[in-house]
Amino acid sequence: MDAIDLKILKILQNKARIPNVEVARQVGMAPSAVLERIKKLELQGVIQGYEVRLNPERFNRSLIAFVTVRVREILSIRKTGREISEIEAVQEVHFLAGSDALMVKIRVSTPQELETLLITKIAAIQEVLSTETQIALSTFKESAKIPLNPRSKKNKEN
Amino acid sequence: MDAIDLKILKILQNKARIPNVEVARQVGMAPSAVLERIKKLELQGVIQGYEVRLNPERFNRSLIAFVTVRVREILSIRKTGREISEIEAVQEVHFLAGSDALMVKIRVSTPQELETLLITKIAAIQEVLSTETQIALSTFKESAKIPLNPRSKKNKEN
DNA sequence: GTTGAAATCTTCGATGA
DNA sequence: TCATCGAAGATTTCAAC
Repeated sequence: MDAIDLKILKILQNKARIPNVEVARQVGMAPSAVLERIKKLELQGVIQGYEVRLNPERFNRSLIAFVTVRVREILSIRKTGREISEIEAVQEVHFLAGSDALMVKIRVSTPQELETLLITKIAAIQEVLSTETQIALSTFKESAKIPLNPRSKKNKEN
Repeated sequence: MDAIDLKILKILQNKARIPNVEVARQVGMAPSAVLERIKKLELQGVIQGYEVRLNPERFNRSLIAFVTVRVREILSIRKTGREISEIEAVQEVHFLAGSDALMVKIRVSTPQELETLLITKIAAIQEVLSTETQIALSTFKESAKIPLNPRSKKNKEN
C-alpha cells in the first residue's frame, strides 16, 4: 500500500459511488491502473465494502441508545456478543476492557421500542446479568471514516 | 417513498457500489427509472452519501474508546459538540439525555495516542468539565445499516 | 415508467517503461 | 512488476413518448 493507494482510498471515503475514470483523473493515472489497485485492495481486505449512508430520521430511527450489557461469566462474552449482534436495530457491539461487559449501540424509533428490545431481546439472553442505558437525543457527528495519514514516528510527540 | 424505493435502498445498503442496471434488474424496472428514483432520494436527503468501509486494523486504528464528556454548562454543549466533531479520530459525537454530557466514539492506534488526544484535544476545551473513558478491545458488529421495515408516516398509531 | 440512442465508463489483453 | 493504450462490451443518461 503506497501513497497512491491512500489517495484513492481518501477519494472513496468521501464519495464511494464515483466512476473509476473520475478517481483516475484525480490521482492522475489511467483508469485501468486505478481499477487494478482498487480490486487488489478489495481482495486484500483493506476495502471491506461499500455502504450507503441513509438519513435515520426519514425512517423513524432517530433515537440512539448506548447500552452497557454486563454478562454473568466473562467466558460467555463472545457468544453473547454474537447473539446481540443478530438484532437488526443493533448497529454496534464491542467488548469493553476490564468490566465483563459489552457496549451496544442501538437505533430505534421510540422509547417504547427501546424498552421492548431491552426486555424481550437483550435481557432475555441467559448470560446477560444487567444493562445500563444512555439515550442520545441528537447527533453532531456520525461517520465510519478513518484518518488515512501515513503514520510517521512523529505523532508520538505533542 | 414507496415499496420500490425501499427495495432499492435495501440493495444499496448491502452493496452501494453496484451498477444501476443491476439494481434495475433486481427490482424489475428500467435502469432510467431506477436512476431517477435514486437521484430523487439523494435530493430529498434520504440518501446522505456513499462510504467505503475500510478495515481499521490495516491502518492502525483498532483501538476504540467511548468517552463520556461532561461540560460545565449545558448551554454550551452544542458548541462543544461541534468542536469535538472536528477532531479527525472522532467518529461519533452524540448528546446524551439527562446528564449535560456527550458520548464520543474515538478510533486510535495506541493507548498513548488516546491519552494525547484526551489531554491535548478534549480536556483542552474550556467548557469540558471531565471525561470518562471506556476502551473496547474487540468488535462484534459495526455497521451503519438501518432496518428498513416499511414504517410510513402514519405509524404514529401502534 | 419505458424506450432507444449517444455519451461515458468498465474491463481486459497486449504492450511498454 | 506496474502502468498505459486501445477497443469491445456495459452502463449511464437524456429526450421523446
